[in-house]
Amino acid sequence: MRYTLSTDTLTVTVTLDHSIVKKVTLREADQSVEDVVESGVDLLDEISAYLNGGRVDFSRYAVDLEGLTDFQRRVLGKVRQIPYGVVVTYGTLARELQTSPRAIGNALSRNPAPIVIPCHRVIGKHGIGGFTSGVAIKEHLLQIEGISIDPSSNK
DNA sequence: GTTCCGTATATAG
DNA sequence: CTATATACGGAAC
Repeated sequence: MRYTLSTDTLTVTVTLDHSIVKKVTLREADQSVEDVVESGVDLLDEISAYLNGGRVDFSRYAVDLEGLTDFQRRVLGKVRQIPYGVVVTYGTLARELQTSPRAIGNALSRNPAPIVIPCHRVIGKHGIGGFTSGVAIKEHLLQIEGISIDPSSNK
């Protein structure tokens, strides 16, 4: 089943297969439509709470990692352990997993479920780093968690 | 501040 | 297998 949820700045689409999270996509909200949140689905309610500033932990939700490599799963698994409001750098994760910072970014770009797997908490040593659905959204998510990135954002 | 390599992983040819 | 592309980092200008 597919659900959509919007705030004033962000639109989130979640695809569920029973209780397994298949996919989460993010886009900047088109000011035209405000979708009504269909309640009764735990994950949607929690995402909604999260977007409104709630300190939500999504690590209990199962995400379908079918089609991803073992390496990508290891990286995403590590990212799921990053607590709310905390950021780590690509380089730090790379050291922990005995790989290179670029390989970390590479793996994160395949994250099928942003927010649920909080890849926005991984940033560069010098700047905010990248984000598949747009760095602006990454910034927004971090801001929700009370994190502001240094003005020195290199690209 | 820039530019240029080294690095690990993924993908295309 | 070789070449190319990265959501990086660090060294060198």
